[in-house]
Amino acid sequence: MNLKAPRGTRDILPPASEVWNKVESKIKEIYRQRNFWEIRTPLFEETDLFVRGVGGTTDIVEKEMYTFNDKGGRSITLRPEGTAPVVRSYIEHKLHGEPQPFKFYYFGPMFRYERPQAGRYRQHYQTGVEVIGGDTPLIDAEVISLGIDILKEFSIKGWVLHLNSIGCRECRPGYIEELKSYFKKETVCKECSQRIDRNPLRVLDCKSEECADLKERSPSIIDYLCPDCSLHFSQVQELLTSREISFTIDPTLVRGLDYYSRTAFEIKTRELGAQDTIIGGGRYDGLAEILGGPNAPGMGFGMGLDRFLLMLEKNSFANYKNTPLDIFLVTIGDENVQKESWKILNMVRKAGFSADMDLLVRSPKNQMKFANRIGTRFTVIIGEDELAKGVVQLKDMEKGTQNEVNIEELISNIEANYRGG
RNA sequence: GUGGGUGUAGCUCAGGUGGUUAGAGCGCAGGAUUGUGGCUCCUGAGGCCGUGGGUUCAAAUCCCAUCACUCACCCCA
Repeated sequence: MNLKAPRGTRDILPPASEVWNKVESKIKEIYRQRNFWEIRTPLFEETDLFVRGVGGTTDIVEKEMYTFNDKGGRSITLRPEGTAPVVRSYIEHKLHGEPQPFKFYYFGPMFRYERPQAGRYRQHYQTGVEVIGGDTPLIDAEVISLGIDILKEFSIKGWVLHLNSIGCRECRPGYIEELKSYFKKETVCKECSQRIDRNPLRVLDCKSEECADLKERSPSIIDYLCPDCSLHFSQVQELLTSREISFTIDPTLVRGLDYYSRTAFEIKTRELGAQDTIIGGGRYDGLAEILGGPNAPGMGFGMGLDRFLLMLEKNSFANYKNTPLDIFLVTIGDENVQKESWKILNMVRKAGFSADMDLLVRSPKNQMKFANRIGTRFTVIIGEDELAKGVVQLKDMEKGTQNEVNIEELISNIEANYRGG
């Protein structure tokens, strides 16, 4: 076979897909309990949405987008992230006319053309939230604590919350000027020397040793925040502290997307190798206007489900076993037996049990073997002799015991067996 | 986009310095037990040895290229 899933994509097969389902529904419960509502946006958008919304000098836009022309000549891009589409939708449907703020959540795949590695895929799955239509510190704290609640809900340990404020339109330009002139006086690595003009905040993100020392002594954004941003930032911290959420202030945390303002945060873990950010997000007060909408400040996060699932494995939460089948019907006989068994199958399914029967007309021995292999609690053995008497054999696969029961009493017998343990 | 490691059966892996029909364990299918699972024994199916080219009388094995997987950088979820 030479057909394979494309590079950086993968299939999620049965026992694992069951874990995904459980994880997703548990997260949904947490969202709903906090009055967040689901939004589903298209998997692809007009390319311009991301160029304007995410920022033309970001890595995502410069080299990671799946962009193509459709048959009508439109430039289309598979969504690389979730925030810009949600804000686009908010503007398009004039949701600022609804009671504010609007609290969204979403689940779904994102697409980025990158070299795959541990915890990084070209199609990866994210869940996230966006609170649009408010800029209070309460909203920031609500969003950040929600992310932490999810980790706690799944008993995940070993994470650290990194927190920063990158200012606003008023105070950031001044800081960026300071930063530029500081770095221009020093020797930086060759990548950073290009970054200084194009996207100076990114120099703070540099991990090379040449720049490490410079970063230590570089001017900190926190010292340049305007009074409003400074107050906002300290209020967010107070709210988090009041919920006993610990964090580290990280002035080098700038995040890759242009639309962020004020609060930026990431939740990292030590257990995932190099790709250690499991939740990342922040505030984006100017984004709606950049996209041609009203002034609608927002705050949100994205969480990498692939990485989250990897963490669950490390924390041995994910139990990769198939849930056992309640009932498997073993048929012994001709078409008539199969037809009657088919009816009994429907009966036990309607009673609420998970049930299946032999579909290959195998020997009784091999049917039993199959039932045992897939994990079955009870088998119901149906042969011509039994049908003639209106009974079936009910076998408990754990205890190995077997009883003859009337077909009419089969359901109540199984129920009694479950109750009796 | 850059660098390292790895590609043999469904899975995990053997196959010294090239040498006939490429092996094992597990799994899968069937049987021993003509209507009963787990243990045991027997049998069977399943491989373009990632792909393409080269060296050679001869390549899973040596060389080159390419693709994929993997780890890391960049960056992010």
